[in-house]
Amino acid sequence: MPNCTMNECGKSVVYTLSVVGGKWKWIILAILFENGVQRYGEIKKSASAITHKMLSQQLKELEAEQLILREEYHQIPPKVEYSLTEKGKTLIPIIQLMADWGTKYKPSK
Amino acid sequence: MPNCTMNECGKSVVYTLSVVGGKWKWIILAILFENGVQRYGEIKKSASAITHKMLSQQLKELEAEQLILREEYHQIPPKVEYSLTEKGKTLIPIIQLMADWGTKYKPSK
DNA sequence: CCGAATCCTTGGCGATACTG
DNA sequence: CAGTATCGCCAAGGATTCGG
Repeated sequence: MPNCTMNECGKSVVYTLSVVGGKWKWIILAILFENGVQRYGEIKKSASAITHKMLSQQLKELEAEQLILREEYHQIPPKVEYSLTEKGKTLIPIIQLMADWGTKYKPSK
Repeated sequence: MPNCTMNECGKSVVYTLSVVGGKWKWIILAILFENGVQRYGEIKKSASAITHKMLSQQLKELEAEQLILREEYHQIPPKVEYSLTEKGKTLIPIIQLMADWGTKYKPSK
């Protein structure tokens, strides 16, 4: 446990969670990681439990944090594609560990 | 969370986040990881932003998930110690990555 | 097809007080 | 010192609509 001196570790975790807060952001990032470039509707379909409002909101926040890239095609009908930025890709190891942990401990039905 | 038409990786992330939901749980786990066995008051002090009610609640949930161990000493005044269980320790790699990420991207004061 | 704005409900969470 | 219970607020988030 290097560089984890008294509370520094905890504070860094606090910071990370303040940037990627709540579970929706992790899930959205996982979807983009798995499927690459995705349109709004594709993400929505992958995470059907999320509401329209929540998804737009979370995407906007992730974009503001420079974790995802938003590319808008000015056309009718509109088309917007999202993808991970380089910074967003640095979160992949965490997402993978989360996925591994979930796979291991998820009750098999 | 129900009927997510998602691929396996995404589902596993969803499961993980359903077990360790919200930021408080990660922070509590980080504190126990850093400092080892901790009394209630010590945790409270490390995460001063958390309220009394929240802390008890989160601790109870973490205990129910078998991620932390609660040891009560029946004495006056009461003394209760918390520590990571073996299952809880399996989350350490994730916490460490979160700490590393936070350290790297946290704006320098 | 995508996103913003509005309205409205709900429960998360804080504050406080009380018990063992 | 540790935990539980109660009350009440406010904001998170759901449903819907409109506009580009």
